[in-house]
Amino acid sequence: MENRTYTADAEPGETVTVAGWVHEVRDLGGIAFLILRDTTGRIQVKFEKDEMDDELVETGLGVARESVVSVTGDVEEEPRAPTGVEITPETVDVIAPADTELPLDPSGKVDAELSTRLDNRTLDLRGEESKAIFEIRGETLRAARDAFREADATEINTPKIVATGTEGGTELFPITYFGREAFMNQSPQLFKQLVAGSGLERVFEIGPIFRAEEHNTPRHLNEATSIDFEGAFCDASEAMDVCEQVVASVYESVAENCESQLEALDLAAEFEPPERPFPRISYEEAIERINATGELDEQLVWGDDLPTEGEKALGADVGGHYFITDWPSEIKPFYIKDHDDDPELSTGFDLMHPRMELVSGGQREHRYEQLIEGFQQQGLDPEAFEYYTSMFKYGMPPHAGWAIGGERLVMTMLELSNIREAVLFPRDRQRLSP
RNA sequence: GCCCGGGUGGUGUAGUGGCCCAUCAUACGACCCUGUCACGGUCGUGACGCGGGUUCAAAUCCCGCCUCGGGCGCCA
Repeated sequence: MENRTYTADAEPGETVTVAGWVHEVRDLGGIAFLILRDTTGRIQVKFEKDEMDDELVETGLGVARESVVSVTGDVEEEPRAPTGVEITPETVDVIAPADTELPLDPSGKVDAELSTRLDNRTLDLRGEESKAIFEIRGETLRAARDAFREADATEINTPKIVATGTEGGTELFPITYFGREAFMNQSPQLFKQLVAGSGLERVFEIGPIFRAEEHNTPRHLNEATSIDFEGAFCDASEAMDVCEQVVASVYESVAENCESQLEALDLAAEFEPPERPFPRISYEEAIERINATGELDEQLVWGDDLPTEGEKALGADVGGHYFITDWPSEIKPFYIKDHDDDPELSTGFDLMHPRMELVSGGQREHRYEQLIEGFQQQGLDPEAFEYYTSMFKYGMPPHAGWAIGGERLVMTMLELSNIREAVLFPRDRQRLSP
């Protein structure tokens, strides 16, 4: 739109055209105000009924909330206006009228349930808080990309339509690919390994993953955004270094560049980047500390996976981000390498936020024979993964990597109660549209 | 996948067998109001998810269905 001025840029003394949504009309009798909102903020448009053209007043005050209008007029300094300036209109054009009964209230005076908000996401995103979440999400991805670049990693894109899954076919969405069975990829895991073993060495990918698990919780999605890293000649410890750096710089960038958004979410006062270095707690120490909290009815023994309740107890005990390292080999996937001096212990690690798991990673099994053995032990046919395993015959360096759940990162950072808040159009057990 | 809890005007809610031709807020409509900033005031419109059952009487109890949310498992 030509000659449009953002409301935030309207300076006293200028004649401007602003365009946006009607946030509210306040009619006080002889004087009335229309609050116009655009992506930069709001500005007040003043109507003095005795002194202005009747038709102009009628148009300006007759327009329904959330209609799109453009207003041309003089910007004046006015201490009584909310932003210190207001516009005296010469013309008001209704560009797109809105129905009077809205399915939710973007001004936030009346709450709406998440389900109602998601059904009407466009309107929902006109609200300050929802908008702020996605601006911060955007900053999160930007900051992560910068951090990866600092770590010498190249951004890659791998296929989302695949012939086989990462660990078998049970939790994959099946699709038909020109008459052949195919699946939506649950993880870029195998592909990024193949690329790490190429001349690119260090790679990252930010993209969708698809999981057909029928869970129904505030922290699971069936389509999520995975932030993946894989580095050749990296061990688990070096991979954790990169992970910590990425997570920390996301927080730092958000703190630095998203002040107003944090304000909108009422987080500005307490928001701070996590304490570093992130403690690295061995699995063995983790179960001991969980048992010591006394939160669990039954004591954990070596080899148990950590139940949700245990993760929370440990999270409360640690009080910040932390890694859990050196998991028992048997509860980590076969492609995670075991310690050379102890086959019972894997190099797998998780990065935990006090509320939930954020990352899982580890050093990979890069030795061909051991990899094939791993497939067989897992009950998988190595033949089906030949495209993957064969590359391990041609000089596959040791390598390690990890994946962050992008939505979980945003969710925990912003203290969102439901992961769906962090996705524009979430896909969950029941939601397929919008 | 197993388990639990909800569905009341456009939106968010109150309501545990008769006090409910259903509460409150907001939105919407009409009128009043010249500095609001969640503007205020008066009046008004508008709802018990669907189907069946129990009962003299059902928003309320029972059954089925639909739908939403949560816990666990599993995961990111």
